[in-house]
Amino acid sequence: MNERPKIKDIAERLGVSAATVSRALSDSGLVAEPTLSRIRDMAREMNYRPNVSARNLRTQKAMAVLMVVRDVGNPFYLEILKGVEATARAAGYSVLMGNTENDSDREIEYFDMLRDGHADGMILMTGKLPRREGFVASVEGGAPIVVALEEIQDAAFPHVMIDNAAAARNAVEHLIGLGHRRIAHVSGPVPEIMSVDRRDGYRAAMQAAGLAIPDGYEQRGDYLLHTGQRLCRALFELPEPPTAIFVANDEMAFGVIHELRKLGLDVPGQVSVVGFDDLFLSEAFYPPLTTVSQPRTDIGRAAMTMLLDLLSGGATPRKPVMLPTTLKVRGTTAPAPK
Amino acid sequence: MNERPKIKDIAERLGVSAATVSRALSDSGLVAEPTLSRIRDMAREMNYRPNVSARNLRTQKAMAVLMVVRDVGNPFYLEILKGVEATARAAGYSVLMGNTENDSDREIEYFDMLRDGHADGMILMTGKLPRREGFVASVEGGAPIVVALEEIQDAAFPHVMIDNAAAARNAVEHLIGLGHRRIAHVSGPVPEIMSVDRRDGYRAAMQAAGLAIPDGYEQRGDYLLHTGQRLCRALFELPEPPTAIFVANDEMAFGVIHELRKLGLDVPGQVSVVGFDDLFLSEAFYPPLTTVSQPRTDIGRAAMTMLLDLLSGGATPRKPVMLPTTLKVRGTTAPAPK
DNA sequence: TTGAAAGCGCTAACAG
DNA sequence: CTGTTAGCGCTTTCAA
Repeated sequence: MNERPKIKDIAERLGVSAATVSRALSDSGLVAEPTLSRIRDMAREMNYRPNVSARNLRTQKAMAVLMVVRDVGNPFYLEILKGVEATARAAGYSVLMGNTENDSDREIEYFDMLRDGHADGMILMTGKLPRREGFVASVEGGAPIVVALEEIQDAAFPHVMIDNAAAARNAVEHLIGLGHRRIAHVSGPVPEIMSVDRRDGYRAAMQAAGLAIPDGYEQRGDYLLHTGQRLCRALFELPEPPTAIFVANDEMAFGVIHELRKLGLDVPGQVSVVGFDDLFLSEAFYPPLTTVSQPRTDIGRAAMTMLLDLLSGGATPRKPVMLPTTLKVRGTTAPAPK
Repeated sequence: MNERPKIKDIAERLGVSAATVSRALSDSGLVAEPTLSRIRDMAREMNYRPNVSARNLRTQKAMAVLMVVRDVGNPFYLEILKGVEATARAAGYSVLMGNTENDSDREIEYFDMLRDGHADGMILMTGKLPRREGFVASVEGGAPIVVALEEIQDAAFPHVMIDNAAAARNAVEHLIGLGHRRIAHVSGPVPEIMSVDRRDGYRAAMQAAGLAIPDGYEQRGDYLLHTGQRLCRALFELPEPPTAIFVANDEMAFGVIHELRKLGLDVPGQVSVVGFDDLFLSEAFYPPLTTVSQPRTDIGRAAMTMLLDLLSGGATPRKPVMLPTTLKVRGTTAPAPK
């Protein structure tokens, strides 16, 4: 472990040149058979590992990509990571995880990692570019960046996402179909695009059904559990509380349901709830959560595939790639009470 | 973005040597004032970032550590990561995440990343060393590795962990204190040490209270949700089913409770359940889960602190560092039914 | 306090 | 097919 052998050590022991060893070890097909095997055997025997810094410096590549999210703590991203990772590994890339927590300094930091050679490309899932003068312009020229999940307006990056508005609308229509008329919405942090899209889907469904959205029926959240609790309370302090709530993500939906229970309201008997994300726990939750399911692994796979394309000089798709969602109808939605 | 300036570019523009620029940029205190500021300003203006490969090659360090876990998908690790990351960042290190999925090849792969210079040290949370001849021996000589959460026997690495046996025993004693006598256990993947420890805690509590453990009362699981469901069913096909279940982790406990509900059994009216981990959802779960809470962030912080110690040539603590746990009594435990 | 020069370990021309 | 040579961008002696 301590004596990391170098290419030169192998070369000397075998009486060949360092270049030959390098070639033998990289499957270049340029080394003849007696030597080839001897080198490989010796490398194995000496437990040789190429020094990545040296290699990266020489080749000007890191064979790594960066996946940047708002909050690693959100289990939602993990399935995406799996898709990204599987695809990356298959192409010889490793994946670094970046966590911004919405902190602008950290966002910049990860962009810097691209410039300093830590990674060759980036999958951005934060929904925004760091705020720094001339940043967008400086980056846009063709930096190997793919935006996933969220959308960055006015930026010419390839996007892979779902149709948030359509999925939200579909979820609300399900509620309407059950006879609900007083339907409230707990949103994400509007005006971020993803949150806006989901809210717009809610509005579109309501409007199409000729339903009014009373004051206070749209509560602005932040995707966190306890915020769901708080906003639920606010909703039930209204003069005319809703009989159904469309919540912008599952985590807040859990909070909403938790609070409903505290208020002595039965789900779905008195209040129906629909979430968004379909976390791995959503089905085991009680009652099992009705929610919008996203093809997470596919999103990861698609994003990484696009990034590999960019890295090998491929062209940028002009239009966002849209992946399909499914509404999983489970136990938190029921016909509206009379 | 495209023209990554190098130290030489700055040097030329300013008419100084590359060495001086390097020194100025590294706070070495070896550059005099007029030059110092000029260099720094110019670096900022040119948006300069040092190339990490070159620097790492030269300094023989990566300023990165590797945190290797069984399953990134488990939200449990994320809080630990936060502790690790905060401590690492403060010391100028970045954290890479490794995910083994119990795959021996991947385990080896991450050890290799240490040898090839990807990272300077490693926090291992997989509970085992890769199986390869002479591996333990080759690694032990003082590789900068800290083992957290789990324990690796016969390996002289620093350990930071909780007292699983004591925590488990405490949890079961809570059940016994509520009057339960027929207490079953859904374990982790015995014979892995952590699982064994928790099981032994269960056994110790039972024995100390003079309670028998009937055949079939110990079900071997794997920490996964659906396994909790399956094993719960098995438990209730026994001639004398339990009135309480101590489950080795929260995720399986969710599965157990989900299944109990399907079987028409009331929690905690007819059956009490205790979990282990205290996931962020455990409190919002219904009923709120009684469980053992681990100081996750502290574990991460402690592990990283130890690793930094090792990396700066510090000594290895001889004894495992044990962090305290708390039993959170919530809504899934109640007095035993008559 | 600054500059010149060497070299970290590797790969890629270019010759042979 | 193999060896020689140069150089990736940086830090660090050693001299001045």
